[in-house]
Amino acid sequence: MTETEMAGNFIHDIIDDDLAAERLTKGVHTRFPPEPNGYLHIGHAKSICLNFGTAKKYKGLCNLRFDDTNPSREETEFINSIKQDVRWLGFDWQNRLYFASDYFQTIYECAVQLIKAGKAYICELNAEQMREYRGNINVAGTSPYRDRPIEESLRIFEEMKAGKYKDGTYTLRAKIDLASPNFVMRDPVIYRIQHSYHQRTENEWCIYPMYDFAHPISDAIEGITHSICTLEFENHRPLYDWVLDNLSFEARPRQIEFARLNLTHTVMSKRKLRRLVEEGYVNDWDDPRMPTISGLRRRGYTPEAIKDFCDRIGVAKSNSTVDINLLEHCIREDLNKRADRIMAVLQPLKVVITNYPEGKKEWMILENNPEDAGRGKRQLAFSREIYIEATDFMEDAPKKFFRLRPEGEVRLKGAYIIKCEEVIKDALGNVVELHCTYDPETKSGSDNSGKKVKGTIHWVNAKTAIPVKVNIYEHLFNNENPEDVPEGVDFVDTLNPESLKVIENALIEPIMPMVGEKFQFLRQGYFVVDQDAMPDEIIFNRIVSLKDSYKG
RNA sequence: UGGGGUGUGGCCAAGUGGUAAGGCACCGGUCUCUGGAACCGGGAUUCAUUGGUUCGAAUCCAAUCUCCCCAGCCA
Repeated sequence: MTETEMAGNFIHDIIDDDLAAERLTKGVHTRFPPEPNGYLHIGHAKSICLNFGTAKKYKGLCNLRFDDTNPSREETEFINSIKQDVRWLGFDWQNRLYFASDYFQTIYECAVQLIKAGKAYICELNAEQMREYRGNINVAGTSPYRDRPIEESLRIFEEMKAGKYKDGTYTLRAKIDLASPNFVMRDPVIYRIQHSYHQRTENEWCIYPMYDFAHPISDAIEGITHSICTLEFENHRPLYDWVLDNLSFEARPRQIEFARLNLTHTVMSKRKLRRLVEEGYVNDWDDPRMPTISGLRRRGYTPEAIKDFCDRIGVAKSNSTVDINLLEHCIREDLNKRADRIMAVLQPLKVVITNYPEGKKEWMILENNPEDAGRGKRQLAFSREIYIEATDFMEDAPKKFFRLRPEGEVRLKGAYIIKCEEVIKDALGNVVELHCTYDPETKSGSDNSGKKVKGTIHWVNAKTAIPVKVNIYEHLFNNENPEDVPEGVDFVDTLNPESLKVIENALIEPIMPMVGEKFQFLRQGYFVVDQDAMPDEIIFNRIVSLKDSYKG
C-alpha cells in the first residue's frame, strides 16, 4: 500500500458514483464496528484497512464503534485489545470512539416511535414458539400478537423497560411481512429482555436492541455514509433500509457487503479460535501461531506488512481463500529491507580449524544489511573454534549440495574458505566435530587466491557466541482448509502437531537485542525477540523462513 | 422446494462492447561471499456451461449449472 492511497475496488466505484451524483454533501464517513467479544484477527484487519483506508482515500472520516448490544458475551478485556490492535495497525479514530450503548436511549425512543406508528408490536411467543410460528420456505409465518393494540404494546414495552418481566417473556417485533421469502423480514425481533449487567450502562437497561435495529440507527446518528459489512449481512440489507425508511433521520447511510477473508492453513471463525485458546491447543490469543492481530504482532509481523497484504488481496464479493504464501511474502519483503542480518546456528556442529593458531583472534567485517548500506557494518571475532549448522555438512552429499562435505571446501560468510579434513564421530557414529583447514589467502575483502567455491555458510565463534532459545513455528494446520473437515472429524484433530518446535540451545553472534527487535538469521529466516525474553535468556520466534530453492 | 449472492490460469484479482492488467505460487535462466534479495523469461486461443444479439462479447440477452448465505429473543 502506498502512503496515501489504497487500491481501488467495487466499493470505491460506488462511492465515486455517489460523489458524481453529489449525494455526499458531508464527505465520506465510514466506521469499523467490532463486537467486543473476542480478539481481532487478520480478517478484521482487512475490514479495518478497508474502512479506514477508504476514509483516508476520500479525505473522510472513520469511527471506531463497539457494537455492544449483547451484554451477556462482551468484556472490557476485548475492548482494550481491539483498541490496541487498531492503533498498532496505524489507524486513528481521533476523538470518534463510540459505543452502540451510547445510543440506547435514542434507540429506545425509535422503538417507541415505531410502536406508535403501528410498525412494531409486542409479541409474547417464546423462543421455541417463535421458531415454529416463523413458517418455512413455503409457509408464511404468523403471530397471534401481531394486531395487539398500539396502547397495549406501548404499555408492555414500558413495563419491559422497567424490569417487570423475566428474560424471554416478551419481545418487540417490527411489523413488516410475515410472508416474506426473506426470513429476516418476517417481523424480526428488534428488542429483547435481558437482565444482565452491561459493562458500560451497568444496570440501567434490562432490554437491549438487536443488531439489526441498533446498527442502522447508530450509523445514522454518526452520519455514516457507507456502512461496510460482510456478505452474510446481505440478507439483512432490506431490514437495514426498512429501519431507516421508517424513522426520520437526516442521514441516509448505505450498507455495502464484501467477502470476508479466509486464509489457507488456518481458521478464522471466532468460535474456533476461542476453542484453540480455551482448550489449550495454543498458549493464548497472542500465541504466535494464531491469525489474531496480537498473535501476528508477537510472531513479528509488522503493521506495514499486514496492510500491504490487505491491499494486495483486494476487495470483492466472491468467497475466496487467500494463499498464506502471500502473507508470508509480504512480511519477507518488508523485513528484507529493514531487518539487520546476524548469524545464528540453530543446530551447532563444532568445527576446529587445525591450521589456525590457538589463541589467535581476528575481526571480520560484515555488512548489517546488504539491501541498505546505511545500516553500516559490524565486526565479528573469528578464531580456531567455531560452530556451523549441522545441516550444512553432509557425509554422502549429492552433487548439488553446495555446502561442506568430506574433502570439500566452503566459504565461511565474511571469513575464510575452509576445507573439511576429518570427520569426528561418537561411538554411535554420529558426526560430532569437524576438523578443517583454512586458506589464509581467502580472507573476505582481501581474497587473492582466485579460488571459487559454490557454497557460503554461516557460523558463530565458539568463544563469543551466546546461547538462545528459538521457537520455530509452522502452520497451525497442515491441510489447506481446516474449516472443511470430513463429517465426524473435529477440526482440532487436524492440528499440525509440529506447529511449534522449541530449540533450547541455538547460538547467535554476541548481540544485546531488545524485545520486539527483528533480525534476519542469515540463510534461515526472519526472527523476532519474544516479549518473554530476559537479559539472561533470549528467546526468538521465527517469523517466517527465507525462501529456499534448494531441492535436496 | 423460497429468497439473496457468486463463478476470469494453482490462489487472489483487474476488466464496465473493441479483441484477457497485476500480485502470490510454480517452472526456466542471469547474477550473487545469504541456494536470500535483485533481474530476465514462461504460461488463460480464453473468462462456469450452452445458445442468442453484434462487424466485434469476459463484458448485452436467455436458459442451465456450481458454490456460499438465510427460518438466534447472536453479531
